[in-house]
Amino acid sequence: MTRIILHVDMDSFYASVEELRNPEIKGKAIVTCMFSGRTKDSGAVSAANYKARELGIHSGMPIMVAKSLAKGKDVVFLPSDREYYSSVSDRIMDILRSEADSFEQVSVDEAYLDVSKRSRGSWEKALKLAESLKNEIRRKEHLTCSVGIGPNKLVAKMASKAKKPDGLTLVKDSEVKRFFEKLPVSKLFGIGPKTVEELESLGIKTAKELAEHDMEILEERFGTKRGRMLQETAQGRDDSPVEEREAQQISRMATLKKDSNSSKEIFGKIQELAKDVDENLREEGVAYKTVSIITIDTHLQMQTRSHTTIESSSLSKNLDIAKELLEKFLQENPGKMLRRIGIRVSNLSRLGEKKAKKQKTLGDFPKA
DNA sequence: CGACGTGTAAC
DNA sequence: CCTTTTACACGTCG
Repeated sequence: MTRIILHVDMDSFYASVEELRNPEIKGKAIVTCMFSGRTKDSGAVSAANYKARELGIHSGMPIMVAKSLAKGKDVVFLPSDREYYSSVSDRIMDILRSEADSFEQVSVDEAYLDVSKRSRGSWEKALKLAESLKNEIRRKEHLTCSVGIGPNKLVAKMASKAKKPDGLTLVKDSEVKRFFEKLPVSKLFGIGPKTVEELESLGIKTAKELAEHDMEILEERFGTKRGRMLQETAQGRDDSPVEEREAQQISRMATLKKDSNSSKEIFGKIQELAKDVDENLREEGVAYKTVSIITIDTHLQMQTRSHTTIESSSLSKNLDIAKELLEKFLQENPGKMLRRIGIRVSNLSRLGEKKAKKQKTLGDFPKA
């Protein structure tokens, strides 16, 4: 039963949507930014179109750095309008969902489609379907995307990255091995800088080396689960299903106008954030059991504090807990100045549904 | 086992 | 100079 999975990735989505919205900037280098509001240009780049990337501007980069790279060039800097991008995204996702046996949106600009059934196991049919989806999105939304096709989500994802923008790449199961072997481990999905360094210290540089490495050693170094994951990733193996998943947590963060350790100031911001979280909670129709605060200090060190109680959907309770956590944190960290603050609810459950929990048996309790 | 805090990664 | 949001694994503690 070999599956056929598509991964669809919109090309520099934020920047492309902005370009469509304002014909004046068509054809220019475009950079969308998350302005933090502390100084005029503090914040980070959320997206850059290909024209801007040619100048070395990339997402995640401080806006100041991007602006210095853009000096003397015609580059348009715009604030990110995530609500608007999200509304465009919804229309695109509807198109994709309608052509899939099962569907999974992974972010505002990415989705997986399982098309095994409607392609009847034919790579040729899947390719035709992908082309028609690309055409429909181009016709209806005037946007391009890159699509990868493979026997699982991992391969589809790697394939969509192989050619962009406006790419279409098919890697059938018989081609997976060759496609993965040549890649450096840093290009593999789920392997970031830290893991690359760890692997390097084991003498592993390519996916082929990782795929063939002794499992014992990987498990010893990375833990059982992660060790296995790493090797499977290097082999292009993945049996995770394409399915919409329930949210596990809802959080909001913000940068303070000024570094602060004043409970009053910080809690003011928490109140704004909690209100937003609460709206989201209601939209989703879920309740929470755990409330966390997330702090980021002047040295960009992150810490969390959390508390679990009985299921609740109350905003005021959320705030009461958050306040407690904040006071406790400030007492435990006298003098620590915070740069950013966040709130998170987790341990979510659908309102009006009982969670099917695994029953504990007597044997699970420690003997007296 | 559940709760809590941290680290890694991706978008 | 340094955003935002989510997921998951792991170690520790009770």
